Amino acid sequence: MQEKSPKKTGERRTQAERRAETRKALLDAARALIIEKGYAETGTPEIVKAADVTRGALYHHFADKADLMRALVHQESAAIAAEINSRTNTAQTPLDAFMSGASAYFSAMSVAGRARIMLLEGPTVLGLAEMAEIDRQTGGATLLEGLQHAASHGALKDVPLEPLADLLSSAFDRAALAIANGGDRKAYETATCKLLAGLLAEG
Amino acid sequence: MQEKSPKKTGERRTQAERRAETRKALLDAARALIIEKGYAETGTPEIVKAADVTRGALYHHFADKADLMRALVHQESAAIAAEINSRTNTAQTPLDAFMSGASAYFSAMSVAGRARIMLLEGPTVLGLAEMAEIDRQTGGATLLEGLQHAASHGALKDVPLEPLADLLSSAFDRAALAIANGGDRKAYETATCKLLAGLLAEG
DNA sequence: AAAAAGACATACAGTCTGTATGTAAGAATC
DNA sequence: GATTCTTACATACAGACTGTATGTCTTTTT
Repeated sequence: MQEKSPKKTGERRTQAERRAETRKALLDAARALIIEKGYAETGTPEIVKAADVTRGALYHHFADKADLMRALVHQESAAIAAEINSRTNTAQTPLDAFMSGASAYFSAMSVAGRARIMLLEGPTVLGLAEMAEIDRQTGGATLLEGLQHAASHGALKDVPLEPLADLLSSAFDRAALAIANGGDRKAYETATCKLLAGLLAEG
Repeated sequence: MQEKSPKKTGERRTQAERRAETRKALLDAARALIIEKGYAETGTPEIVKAADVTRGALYHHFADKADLMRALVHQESAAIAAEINSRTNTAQTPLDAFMSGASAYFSAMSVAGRARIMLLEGPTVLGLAEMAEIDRQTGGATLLEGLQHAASHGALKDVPLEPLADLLSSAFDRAALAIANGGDRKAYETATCKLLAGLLAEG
């Protein structure tokens, strides 16, 4: 009746299965712990213990601790994009289109510790540049496209769109973070709407 | 011809002097290193070596590494506030007032690695809540006051001002960070202006 | 069935943080 | 103006963590 601490579940698994399972276990454990205590305060010994594997497995699957975080951010970003895209956006006015997108974003960002991962820990560990790149790969520059579309219809004359998209993106992130942290969603949506309405109003 | 590594400068100093000097040496060294490599990548051994003191001194002056960062952020925040306040803001229209404030903020944030300290490393180490608190203590809620003033003159009906100020603050920070990182200042100022103009336009 | 490859587990070296303890230099007290 | 006290450090140490190197066992290939 001896026991080996790590894994003894269903024998006879294919390599792909083993791989996928431990990878998922690591990502799940890391996600929960990082959401709870933050990246820096979560050690790899703690992660592998929660995942019921050893640090060897972790360093077999990921180059280092930051690389695990990278995988986590990718996973989360994809989930967010999927969630937003699933919402059929029957766009009416440009403002409505923006607001429906913003609302979807706020909803997606309200999941568990998603805001912490994507808006706090992620940028810290990976840097703003890489986060932006991941965003570009996964979700896309929907916001910028929206602005370009609006601009092509006359509005936003002589306003540099990339910087504007940057500012709006930051504002959305802030709102999402506030809402996820218990802020008044209605109030932040109203403020967001006001911000956008002002932009899209006159020529 | 023997030498003692740490300090052998001007003997006969008062305690207050010693204290102030080592404190400043530590803050200066930490500032330079954190700006260059980031908080997490800068170890206390490296900091004290650059400051030409020992780790004992560091832990005598600061509770821990984060507390050193806290002091650094306080110092930087005060410097920023001083710089902004020194600019006599002869406010004309509300929009002009906001824009002159924004411009002053962008300028202040363009100093050396200030943006990194205040907008990236600071929030990471101390958290958004404490950063906001420090901001409140040092600079103040100028933005919110501006909005309240504008609201009292008719504009911004039925818009929750705290959330709006939050969003704008985030956008300003993003702009400041972009500018500090070599972004096109004119473009970001134009975008900022457009954002504000839309808000303050109609009732 | 044997060999190769993949997926881990174990052991180790280096570094860092925070604390505990020791010492020397101003400041206070008499 | 000598002693006592306090401040400002320096040194030594314990615990923890990261990344790597090496060993082992299970699939997969041949």
